[in-house]
Amino acid sequence: MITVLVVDDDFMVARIHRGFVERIDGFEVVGTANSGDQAVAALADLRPDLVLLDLYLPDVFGLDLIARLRAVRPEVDILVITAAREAEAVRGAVRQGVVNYLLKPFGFEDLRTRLQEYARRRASVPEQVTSQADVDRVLAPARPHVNRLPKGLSQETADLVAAALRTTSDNLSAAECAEKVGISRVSARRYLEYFCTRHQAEVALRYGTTGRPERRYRWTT
Amino acid sequence: MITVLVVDDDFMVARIHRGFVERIDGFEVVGTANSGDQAVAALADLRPDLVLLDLYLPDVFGLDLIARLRAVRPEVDILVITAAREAEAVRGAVRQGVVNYLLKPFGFEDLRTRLQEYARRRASVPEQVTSQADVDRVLAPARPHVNRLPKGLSQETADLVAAALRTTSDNLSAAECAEKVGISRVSARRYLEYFCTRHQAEVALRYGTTGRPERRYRWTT
DNA sequence: GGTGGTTGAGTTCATTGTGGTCACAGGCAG
DNA sequence: CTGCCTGTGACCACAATGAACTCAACCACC
Repeated sequence: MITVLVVDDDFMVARIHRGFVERIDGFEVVGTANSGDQAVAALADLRPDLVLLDLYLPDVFGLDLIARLRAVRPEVDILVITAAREAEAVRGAVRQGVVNYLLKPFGFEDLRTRLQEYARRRASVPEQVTSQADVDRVLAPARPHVNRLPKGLSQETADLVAAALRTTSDNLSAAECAEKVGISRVSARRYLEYFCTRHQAEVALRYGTTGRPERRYRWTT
Repeated sequence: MITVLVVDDDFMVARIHRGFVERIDGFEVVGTANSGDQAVAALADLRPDLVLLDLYLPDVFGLDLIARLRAVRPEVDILVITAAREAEAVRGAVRQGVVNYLLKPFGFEDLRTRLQEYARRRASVPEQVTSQADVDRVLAPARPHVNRLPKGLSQETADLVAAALRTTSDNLSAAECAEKVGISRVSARRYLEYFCTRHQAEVALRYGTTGRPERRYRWTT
């Protein structure tokens, strides 16, 4: 369970955000704050994993608050939720390593996809990185527009391929997956590789056979 | 022109990094530092845009230095260059918004692609964001596939061989590595020799056995 | 000490079955 | 009809393999 602190100067908005977060599996709101000082105090007291931070607070600008929050609890993650559209605000937030920057106003689905993406990324950090590729996986942010598939891919086919992978405890080759779903090998491979870039699936090569090694896909988690 | 400060406790390594950066168009090294205190002073004095930061410094751990650097100059960007492979180091660096995390040892091309990607991202921030899509572009830029391997080698197998070599404190022969990874001796040797050309691995001949001398590989550093 | 045989690893290469690409077909919307 | 998307068959490229070959050190015998 990922614990969350909601920070927003507007009491009603904080309540709405709290309601949103509590509807998402795996997240739990442990408190709310309406000012920078309250946020620092709540952080020390409640020790949340994640802070939903509005930038416009009565006593301090949100970006300047981040350093204070980190001083109290270095391992906290920050997700900025604000109406601030200045480039300097976005750059400053990114520079301080916020996990996301969500513009107000937004809908429940916007927040949900971003929190779920954060949860997945958080869980997928290996205990020990061995190669630069591992590091890049942690650095590389997953594509935004979680629902939005790249050109050439359809949601319906993606669901079918995902379902086929999930229902297989063993792993699948592109050809096997194609036969199981009922599509061509080319299409199956395209979707499987897409899932790999999203880290929803992982691939391992099977050696030993003569000929080129076989890519075998497995659904993660 | 992007101004750079190079920070590494090893004087020679700092010099090598300086040479690398100066060979890249659009970048200019304005100074080097060999400790945390020197880095803070140089940052205040030289006001660079970017710091190449080693994490292992004599007076302070690099991640703890970042906050001090930001206190002096909030708009500075950090690119971590280190041999630190602990997950906590990578996560801590990402949490503080480093622009990249490059594992030692690395080649000139590795640094060049990453710096150029940084320069491109830096230049492409719009003055004013209007939609969430603009924000997402800043947060999640498309990460180009770097580290192009020569023909006949695959990234997945290269990772496996590198991992096998690194997890062996002792050194390995081609045959031993092949068995450990699960590939043929011929393939193992091909990857091992590739790592040697990249200076990511080094080879020593072992005599004394009957037959032709054996090439034993060891991961550098 | 020279010399040829033995040994085991380095090296080359044709083979192989999958990976990846390309241009096109069918469908849907404007 | 035109343009755009999505899936497909066909074709070539490609990575790994094992067998055959070469090579460098060792060893025994003369």
